[in-house]
Amino acid sequence: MKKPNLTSNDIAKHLGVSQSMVSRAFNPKASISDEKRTYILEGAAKLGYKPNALARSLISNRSGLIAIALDSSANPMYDLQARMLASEIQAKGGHAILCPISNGDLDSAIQRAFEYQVDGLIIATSRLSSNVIEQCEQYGVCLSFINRYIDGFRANSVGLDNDDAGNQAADYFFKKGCSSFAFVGSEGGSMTCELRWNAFHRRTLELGLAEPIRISASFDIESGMQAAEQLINSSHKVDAVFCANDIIGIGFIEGLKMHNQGGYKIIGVDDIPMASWPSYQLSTIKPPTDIICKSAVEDLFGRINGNNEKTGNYILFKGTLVERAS
Amino acid sequence: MKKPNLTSNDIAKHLGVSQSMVSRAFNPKASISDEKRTYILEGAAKLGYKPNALARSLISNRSGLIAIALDSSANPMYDLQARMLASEIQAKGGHAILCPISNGDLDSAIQRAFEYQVDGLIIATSRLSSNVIEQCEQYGVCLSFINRYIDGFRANSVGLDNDDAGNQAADYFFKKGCSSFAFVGSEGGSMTCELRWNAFHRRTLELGLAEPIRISASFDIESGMQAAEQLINSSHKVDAVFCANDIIGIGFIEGLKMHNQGGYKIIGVDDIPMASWPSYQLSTIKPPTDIICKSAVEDLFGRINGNNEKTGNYILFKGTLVERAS
DNA sequence: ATGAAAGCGCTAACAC
DNA sequence: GTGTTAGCGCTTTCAT
Repeated sequence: MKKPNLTSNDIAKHLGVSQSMVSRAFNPKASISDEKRTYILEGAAKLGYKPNALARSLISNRSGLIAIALDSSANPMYDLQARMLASEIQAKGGHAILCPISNGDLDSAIQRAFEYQVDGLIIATSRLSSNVIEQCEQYGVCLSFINRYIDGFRANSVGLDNDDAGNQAADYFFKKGCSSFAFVGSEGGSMTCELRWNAFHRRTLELGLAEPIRISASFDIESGMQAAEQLINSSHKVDAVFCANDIIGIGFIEGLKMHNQGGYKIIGVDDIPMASWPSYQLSTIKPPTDIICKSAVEDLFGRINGNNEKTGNYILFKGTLVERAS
Repeated sequence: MKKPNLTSNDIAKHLGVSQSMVSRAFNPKASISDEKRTYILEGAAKLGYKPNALARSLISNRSGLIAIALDSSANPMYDLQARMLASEIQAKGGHAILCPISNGDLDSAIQRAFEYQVDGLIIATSRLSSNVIEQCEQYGVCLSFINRYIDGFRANSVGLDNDDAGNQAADYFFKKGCSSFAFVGSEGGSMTCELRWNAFHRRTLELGLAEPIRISASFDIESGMQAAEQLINSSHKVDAVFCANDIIGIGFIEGLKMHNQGGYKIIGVDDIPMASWPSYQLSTIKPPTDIICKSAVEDLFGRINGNNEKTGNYILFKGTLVERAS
């Protein structure tokens, strides 16, 4: 069971200093002589002392805890993001509390995270009631969105520049000599998807090409396959397909294979590991996920520490087109 | 910035009761009249009060925080596990702290998690220094392994029954009329892999078949592909291949495709979503991940709450063979 | 069943 | 630079 913790008081007694000195030794910006600091730090290490972050948080009103709300989706992209966010949070001296949104109680987990005095909440899911978001305001919990966009809240949004992604896709197809474009993605619902479509659509027209067609698909393999089937069976003579993400793109390729079709230029978004697998060789727009996560955490901690107060920002990063066989 | 928190004291004053009564109202097994409890609970909710879990943890010496150490591997299996573990922990009233093991400082993140008084640590990676594990003993942090096996520590290990998996693979191949088996997996290092090989090997001999050959491969697509190439170029007339996991299995299939080869029965382990993708149709041994995670968390909380003290156990669950085209 | 009081381990404001 | 003191918000005796 739980062993009795060694406290700063114990250390102080053992080393013949006051308890505050022990506290100061562990606080880099406290005024204490170097001599004493090393003496205490070494002594504490020898005795196996570790400061109690809970007690520190209680008094300092800063827990260093950040909750990450994420979908239980099968898209590896989200997990990668969550892991990267957690790493960045740790690098900043905090810790990430993982809040997967399970079907049942949508946000009770996050409600309880608030009881742990989380300093911030990063939302990487769309399935979150605005109730939670309102509580962020109420409790003063800083809020960030990753690749999500919800207006009207004191939050910033960090993610891929979807506008640019749509443009890049159209430009790439055009450069490759394609002239009849299609877009596959969810209809309504996803703001991300809508932005990609809008830019892709606009740029296609700017290039003097015909109106691109839009095929509806949710974010899974099967939907991508169905989209391919649908396109094959239609009368459209499309030669380039922009898929809202790699999962759909891979599904689309699977659909083509199944019907022994080909001849389309295909681009996805995300550059999940599977996109590079030999069977797919899916060209894709790769978001700078490391930069996005780092930037999101930086922004969040900036607000937590009161360095920047600004909210309502979209901090966007351009993706890079990874050209593969598709 | 951080708003001043509403405390139980504030609530007490507002409602004209003592602070202890507010505390009791929130503690299901405290002695308080139903009348008062509902009165306080409703009043608190109206005022927007939430108890401070940090303060509770400080006094009760139980944080409800569980750290999950996981690799930053590209295997979707690990992320799924992490998410499921987090959900189970939440279901038990706790919270999961995500500790991805980044390349640099192997366990400094976990060291710091100890400062947050985590009640337990679930290890889902092999890249963890035993230093951390020793600290678990020292600090009285309960320890669990998921699909990992390290002896000599006060910990339990929950996961797939690798023995049974090896047997199932050999039996399945035999049933399908195959007679010359190969195994692809990492050499040394992974205990998991070793157990699967051992059982597969033993059962193959028990079936009266020839010694299975063993091809070395690390846990990534490329290694799987190389293994296929190696087998193709060798003189072995293998007709069935047991891959240590799905990633290797998919790589193996990719390798075969690349050389226009076929005719092997192939089985993987994990049943990651990609195994069912049309291009692979990889038969696989599917671990009951939900049960494994639930059981791991249950066992861990059992020890944390002092209900069961037993350690050194292997809690194993049999996988089910998912038969696909491969 | 209820209230008063002690104290969990720490930080920070205050003296010196 | 260092020691003393007062809490952070809660749970838990201990009275009543």
